[in-house]
Amino acid sequence: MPVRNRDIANAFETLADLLEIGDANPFRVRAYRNAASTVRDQSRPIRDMLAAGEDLTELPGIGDDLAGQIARYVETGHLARLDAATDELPAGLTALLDINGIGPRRAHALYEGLGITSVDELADAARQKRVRTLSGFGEKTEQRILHEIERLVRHSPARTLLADAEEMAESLLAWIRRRVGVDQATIAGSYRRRRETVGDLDIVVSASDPAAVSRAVTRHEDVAEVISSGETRTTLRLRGGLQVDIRVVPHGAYGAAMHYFTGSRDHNIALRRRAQGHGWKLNEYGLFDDDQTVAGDTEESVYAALSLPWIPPELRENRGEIEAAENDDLPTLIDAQDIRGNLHTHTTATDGKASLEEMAEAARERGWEYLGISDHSRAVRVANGLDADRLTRQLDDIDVLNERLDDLVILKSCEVDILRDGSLDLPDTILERLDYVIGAIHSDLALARRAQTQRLLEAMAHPLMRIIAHPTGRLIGQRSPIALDLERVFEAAIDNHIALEINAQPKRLDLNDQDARAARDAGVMLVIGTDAHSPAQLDFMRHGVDQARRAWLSASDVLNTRPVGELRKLLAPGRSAGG
DNA sequence: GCCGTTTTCGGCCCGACTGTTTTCAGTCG
Ligand SMILES: Nc1nc2c(ncn2[C@H]2C[C@H](O)[C@@H](COP(=O)(O)OP(=O)(O)OP(=O)(O)O)O2)c(=O)[nH]1
Ligand SMILES: [Mg+2]
Ligand SMILES: [Mg+2]
Ligand SMILES: [Zn+2]
Repeated sequence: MPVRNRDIANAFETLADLLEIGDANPFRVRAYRNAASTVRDQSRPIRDMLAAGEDLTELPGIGDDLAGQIARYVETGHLARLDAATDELPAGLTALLDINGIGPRRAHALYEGLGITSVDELADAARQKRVRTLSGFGEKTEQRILHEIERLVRHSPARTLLADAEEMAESLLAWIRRRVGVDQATIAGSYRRRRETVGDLDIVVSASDPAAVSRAVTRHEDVAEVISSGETRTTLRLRGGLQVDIRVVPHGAYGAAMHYFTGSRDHNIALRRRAQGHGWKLNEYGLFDDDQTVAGDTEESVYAALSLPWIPPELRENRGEIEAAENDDLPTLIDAQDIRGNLHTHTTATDGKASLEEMAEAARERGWEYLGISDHSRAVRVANGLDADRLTRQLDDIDVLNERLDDLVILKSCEVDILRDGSLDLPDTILERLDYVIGAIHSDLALARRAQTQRLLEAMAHPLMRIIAHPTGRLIGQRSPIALDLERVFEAAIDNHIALEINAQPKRLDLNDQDARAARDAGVMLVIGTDAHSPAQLDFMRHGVDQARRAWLSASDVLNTRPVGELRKLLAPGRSAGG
């Protein structure tokens, strides 16, 4: 099995956990975690970089030692340091860290004192009241451990899709804003950064009496459990399991608190180090020169004092945004207002829930200039995919509809299946009648990388191909991406004038943020497609825009920001290099 | 283990909440 980036990252994470349980130097532990994060953030496979003879020490947080460890891991399939660590400590110990309230020191104590190496053994020991015999552990801690283990086995620590968290988040925010004494309130954390999933909700609040508000928020009707509640922070668990952190600060600290609570953690650390460089200190209360406040009422003030422009939350992942800001090199990010239409739409002709006319009306309501209709092709039988005859009839329907419409153009397309051999599911005679062809892979998802890449490249060589929908096929939390050599896919996209989709379905978001960023950097045109199966799903567009922003994209990087005339030119046949 | 317009050695972000503690360690954000 070839070593993937996520294998390397996971191995470093596990190693860091074991080292920490073994009481290693915390900064060394941190170094392994930083390296894991760097590797995970790469769109390109590390093994491709090594094969190309590239120097891994160019990557942040990777020095000579770790570069060597990675190279040997990729070569042998074993991370020697991890093997050594599991000789010292049972690997199962790291599972204890999933229990809220158990960190490396307690895991170590449980192992040394009671020989515990698994969650089950810990539950037994707690039920037998043996945990409280250890120094540092009392009755309450023992009870909490049992409670948290129960919770852990009930719902494993899965993350929530951003779109699924929105309703709860916004209603909770509105409720908090109505509390007496609340001045401002915002949802911060990964939610504000628009990550595709959120681990919890983080809400920052300003108030003249923070302690009173911190207590008051525990009285929301959906609170299942108050995990902790102090003078300035309260942590809740809602019915349904979602956790909420609420941080309340005085007015003057709102900007600094919002910055802190928006994160990411690594962005915070990077900015705090920058503050140190000025001889200052940055925390959630402000930016300080000894006891003098330098900034803090707004985020802008904090960045400005550090000689930086305000950085959009979507970029705050410590992926080069501070350096870009410093060089005045931040992109002007695409905005929902930039979108002029949707090019990936389904109707009742296949598995959509609304007719062609209804989808067109919904597009008009959204103020769009164009709507591209792209039902499935015949190979997708469960979706009642179109054959040439049925597609022909749909094209006639579109002609009739276009006659009637004066403020919206319906474009003719089809989401044509890319078959196992890379050929297309419908004959050229019908594809030639479309404004553009979308290609998508829906079957044989398990092909090996070489074959899968070859298949996609073959389809991309078709002169009519213009968009590849959901290129990796991943479903968040459910299905891994197909194995692809994205670098070659990007090259083919450029050579053949093909746009790669950021599919805006909340569980797809495919390409993801980092791959879309790499595509753009390579010179590829992106397109944000809702893949709407109903009028309401046209509003998924904003989820696609969120990820486009996380990918550092500007409007000019995205096909469906173009006016219809320009769009038609870009989609015109004969633009393929070969044809 | 990494890294350098303060450093190639000596730093590495900074603070809240809880429980067990008799002055603070551990965990988490
Ligand atoms: N300075 C600093 N800030 C932190 C640290 N941990 C968390 N934060 C800040 C930045 C985070 O975005 C914010 C909320 O913490 P969370 O644990 O909820 O993380 P976040 O929301 O980013 O991701 P999530 O989706 O919840 O896993 O608190 C830390 O160790 N240091
Ligand atoms: Mg969070
Ligand atoms: Mg949180
Ligand atoms: Zn589709």
